[in-house]
Amino acid sequence: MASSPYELAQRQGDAAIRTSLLDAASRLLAAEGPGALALRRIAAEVGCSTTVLYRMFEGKAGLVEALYVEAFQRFRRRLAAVPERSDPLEHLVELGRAYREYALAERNYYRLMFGEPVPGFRPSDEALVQAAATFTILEDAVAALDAAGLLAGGEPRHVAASLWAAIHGVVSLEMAGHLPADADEVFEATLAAMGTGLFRTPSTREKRGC
Amino acid sequence: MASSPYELAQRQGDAAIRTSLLDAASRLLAAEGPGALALRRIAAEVGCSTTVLYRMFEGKAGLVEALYVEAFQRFRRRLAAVPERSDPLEHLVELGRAYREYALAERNYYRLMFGEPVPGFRPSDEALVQAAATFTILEDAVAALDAAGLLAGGEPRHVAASLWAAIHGVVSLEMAGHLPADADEVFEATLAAMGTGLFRTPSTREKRGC
DNA sequence: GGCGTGGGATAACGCTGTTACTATGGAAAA
DNA sequence: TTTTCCATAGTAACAGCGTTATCCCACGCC
Repeated sequence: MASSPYELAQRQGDAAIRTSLLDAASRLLAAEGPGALALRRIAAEVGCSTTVLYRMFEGKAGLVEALYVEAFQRFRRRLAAVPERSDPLEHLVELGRAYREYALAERNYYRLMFGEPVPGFRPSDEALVQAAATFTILEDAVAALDAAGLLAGGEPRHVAASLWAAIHGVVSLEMAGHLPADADEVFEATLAAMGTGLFRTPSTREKRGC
Repeated sequence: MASSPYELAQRQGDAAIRTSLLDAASRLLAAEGPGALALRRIAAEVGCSTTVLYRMFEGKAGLVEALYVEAFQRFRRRLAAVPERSDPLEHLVELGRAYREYALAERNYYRLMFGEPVPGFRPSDEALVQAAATFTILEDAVAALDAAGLLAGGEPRHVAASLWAAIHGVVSLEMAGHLPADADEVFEATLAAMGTGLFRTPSTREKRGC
C-alpha cells in the first residue's frame, strides 16, 4: 500500500489536498525560486497529476495567488511578533528592521509579493485587499504615535504608507543588487530620515538643535 | 526585391542588425509587456530567424540585458532633461517627480529595470555598474546641496541612495497596486519627509517652528 | 445490480528557449 | 578564373512549460 502525500491528504478531504499542494509549492518557491513553480513539478512532488491542480486552483494563476496571500499572512505574523516598546517610535523602528529581515531571509516570498516573478500573474483586487491587511500593523503603530501627538502632520494612513514605501524601496534596491556594499547604512539612514521627517519626538528635536 | 528590416540592416553591418533587433524587442516590450519578448516573435518582426539573435546576443539573457542597459540610458536622458533651478532642493524635488513620471509612463521598462519580469534573467555585475551610472545625476544634485552646506549629515552617496530608495519605493508600491487611491499624496508626502529629514533649508526650518 | 457522475491520469496541442544540422554565399587561395 | 573554405542563416528537432480534451475507473444512488 503506497501512500504518497496526496493519497494521505485525499482521505481528509479537499482542504487537506489544497494545503498539501500549497505546501509543496511553498517549498519549491523558497528553495529554488519562482522558476521552480511548475505545475508538473508540484504535482510530482505530492504524487498526483496536474489535473488536481486545475480542480483546486483553476490553473497556475490561482495557485500563485494562493501562495501570494499566504506570503502576506506569514509576513503579518512576523511583524506581529515584534515586541512592543515603551517608546512608540522605537517600536516603529523595530518594525522596520523586522520588515527588512523578513524580506532578506525569505527573498523568494518577498519577490512574489512585490516583484512579478511569475510572468502571467497579477494579484486580483481581492488578493490586494488581503495583502493590505498586513500593514494594519504598521498603521496601528503610526496611530499610536498620532495619539501621543507626535505626528508632524498628514493623515496617519498616508504616513504609514510613506514609511512602508521607504522601507520597501531600500529592501527592493538591495535585493536587486543596487546597494552592493552599504545597504545597512542606507537602510538605517532612510529609517532615521523618515523618522525626523514625519514625527516630532524629543530625540529628533535635540538633533535639530532647537 | 523584398527588403525586410533585417535585409536593410544587413547591408550596414552587424551594428545595424543589432539595433534593429533591439528596436523590435523594445517595441514589443513597451507595447505588450515582458511576456511578448519571445525570440521567435522578435525574429519574425524584423524578418529573420532566431539564429541571428543567438549570434548577436547569445540567447535571451543577453538580449534582455541589452534592453536592460538601454532602459537605464533612456532613464538617464530623461532625468538629465530636468531643468536646473536656483534652489538646489527644488531641483532635487523636480528630479523626483520626473523619476515617477518616467516610471509610470514607461512602466514596462521600469519593470525590466527593477522587477524581474523575465524568469531567468539577472543583470550581470557589469550591467549593474552601467545602471548605477544613471544615478550620478541624483548624486550630483545631492552634492550640490552638500556644497551649499545644506546636508543634515551623512555621506552624499548614502543620502542620494536613501532618496532613490524612497522614491522607488513609492513608485514600486503604486505600480503593484498597493496605493490605489492616494498615490499622489503619498509620493509628495514621502518627498517632503525625506527633504526635511535629510536636508537643512530655510523653508524646513520654518516648518519645524524654530 | 446496473447506471450515472465526478474525479484523476494520460496524452496531445501550442508555445517557449535552445541546439544540431544543412545549405548558401562570398571571400581568399591557387 | 576556378576552387576551396568558413562564417552565416534557415530549418527542424528537443525538452519543458501551461492548458485542455479524452478516457477510465470507482463511487453513490435508484
